[in-house]
Amino acid sequence: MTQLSSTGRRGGVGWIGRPTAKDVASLAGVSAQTVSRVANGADNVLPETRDRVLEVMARLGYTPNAAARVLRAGRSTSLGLVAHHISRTGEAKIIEAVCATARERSYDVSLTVAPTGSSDDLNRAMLRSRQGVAGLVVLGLETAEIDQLRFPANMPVVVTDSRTLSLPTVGLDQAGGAQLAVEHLLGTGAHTVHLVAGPENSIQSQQRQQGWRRALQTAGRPIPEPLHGDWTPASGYQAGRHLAAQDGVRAVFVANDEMASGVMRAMHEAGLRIPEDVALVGFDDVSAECLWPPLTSVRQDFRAIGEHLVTLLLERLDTPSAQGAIPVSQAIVVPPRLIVRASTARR
Amino acid sequence: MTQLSSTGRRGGVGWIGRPTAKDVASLAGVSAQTVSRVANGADNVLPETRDRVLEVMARLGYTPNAAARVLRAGRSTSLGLVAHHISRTGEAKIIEAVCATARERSYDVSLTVAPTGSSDDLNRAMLRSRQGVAGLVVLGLETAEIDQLRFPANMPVVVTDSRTLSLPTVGLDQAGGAQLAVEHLLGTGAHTVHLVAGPENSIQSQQRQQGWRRALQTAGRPIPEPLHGDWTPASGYQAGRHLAAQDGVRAVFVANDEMASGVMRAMHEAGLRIPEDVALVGFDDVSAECLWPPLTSVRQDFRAIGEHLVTLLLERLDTPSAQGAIPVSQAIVVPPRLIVRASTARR
DNA sequence: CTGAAAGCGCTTACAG
DNA sequence: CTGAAAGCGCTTACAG
Repeated sequence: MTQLSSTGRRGGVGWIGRPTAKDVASLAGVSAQTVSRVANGADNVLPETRDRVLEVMARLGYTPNAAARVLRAGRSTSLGLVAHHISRTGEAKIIEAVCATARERSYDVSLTVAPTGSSDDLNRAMLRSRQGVAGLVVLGLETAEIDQLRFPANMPVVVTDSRTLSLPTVGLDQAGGAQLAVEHLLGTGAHTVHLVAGPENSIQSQQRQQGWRRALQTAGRPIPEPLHGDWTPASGYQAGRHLAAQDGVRAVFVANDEMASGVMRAMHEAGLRIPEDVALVGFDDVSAECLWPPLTSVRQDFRAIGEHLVTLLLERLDTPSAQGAIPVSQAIVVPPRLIVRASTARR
Repeated sequence: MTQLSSTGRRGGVGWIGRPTAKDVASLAGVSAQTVSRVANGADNVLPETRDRVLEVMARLGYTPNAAARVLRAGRSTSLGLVAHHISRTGEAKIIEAVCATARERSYDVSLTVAPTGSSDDLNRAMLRSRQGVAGLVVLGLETAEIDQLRFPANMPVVVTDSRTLSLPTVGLDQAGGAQLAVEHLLGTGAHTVHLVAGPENSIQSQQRQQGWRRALQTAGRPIPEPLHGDWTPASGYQAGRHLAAQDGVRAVFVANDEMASGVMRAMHEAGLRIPEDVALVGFDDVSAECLWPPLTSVRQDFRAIGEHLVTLLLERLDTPSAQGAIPVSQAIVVPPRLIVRASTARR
């Protein structure tokens, strides 16, 4: 085996067992310099030199030390991603798209979870995630109090929250999606549309509720008192039992698919037929196809949201003038799309 | 404002705009040394010195440069996480648990996605993820050809695949879970149990199929020809139409909940009642509660799997003798649990 | 096309 | 309790 670089006296415990550029250099009979050139695919290296270096690299299993590279280059090739509730499928899909897009652009993704979604939690997550990354993608601001949030300075940040006016934003037109849902339900012949909303402190829920209200107002229809769940199937079930016990409920817009599944269960148990007795529309279109009957739902293009987030962030990174603490207002709105299924057949 | 450290002539573009320990030091009238001590919570600093340094840190918004820290310390505080298909809820839940546990142990998580799950793709992902991390958690080996995989040397790796005998492993007892499901279905009075399995090349599906077969053999029942889907609701729907058209299908074990939702839809459309005509059990217990009727399913404790993965990895990291290329066989098996719901009422 | 020098920001011994 | 020196592994000018 080979003699690797000796460990210095003072600094440096050394990355025990990992070969360095120096090791490769001495074995290939070149300078560390040239090793660096080969590792980075520079074109000013003689082909035979390159081959010799590559051969030694392969033999030693050399990969450049990322920390040293980042330190020297003065900029990171990692993006920080702060998320709240990954296993909610929508967020998982955004994360997938963020990772895929980052990868295409040669960036890594460092994921930090803010379990509760509170402002404190998010601030902590941003502080951690901030370490060693070039910029930050922040999901999961849904229920955070926006004026309590401390976004890191000297670092580009993009978010999925349209309230954060001083930061670049990517998000679905929530209100527009809700309007599509309500108009479609009115089109099936219902006189009005009941609402099962999300938590009162959720900005997404508020925006969907706004869209619902506006659509009913525009059509001149009565506006029922909305019910509130917490996004879970169980809370949808509660709301559904409530609605099933009322007279004259012919159409319900449920603010996400998971609650809609609970509403459907309550309707089934009450012996109400979907869509003959009650028509239903959900939101997100993540599990709507799996339900019985298949649920009409407002589709979010999570992939597009994830792609736009990374694109927007890298744009800011590549524009030195746009860096620093200068607030930039930039918003990309992704259009919603109604996917019609059996839960809303025309009567 | 403050004069920050000047940019050197040769090396060093500098982390423009970011204050360094030196900046803090000169403003607080101490050495960079002492700043480092305060940043790391060392106890050999005079309280008043500490306070002065902390005050300047806060004023400047100082955070230590992670790359420099990692380079100097000779070890990383990041864990690499390689995943395949995040938005499948089970994997998302493991990722959440991995992040939470890593965080408790003061590690970051660097996430790399291998979109197709092929060996090539996973090898690429591991090579990328390997950069700058202390160890690797690899999910998503489900369909990879195990002998094509090139695990990084000189770095601890843990996986969720029981075939990889030379690496520490955490996983559910898949076959045991399937046996629970089959025994329960036979207990409802069915003479045999049909199977809707996953893809033929999926190791998880193979193990669940083994458990199903073994349980039927043990009970001395006939073993029907299994059907194969691709884990999606649509493929479950196809299989379900097939089964609905057959005579004598009284009980079906479906290898995941998503396919089970498709099977249920096919049964509903064929006018078959669940559980009166056909009893159903799914696997994973991720969306089973949302279905109609609520689906009996084999629950995986994803949280425990994620926790064990990180614990096992950090154990290896903290045991110098266990590092390096020495193969260690270590396996943690998480027990399955059957969650009984309305889709399998006793007849 | 190739190399010697300098330095990114931090922390580890060592000295006081 | 505090500081000056050294060096982690790499890459950026510069010189040849």
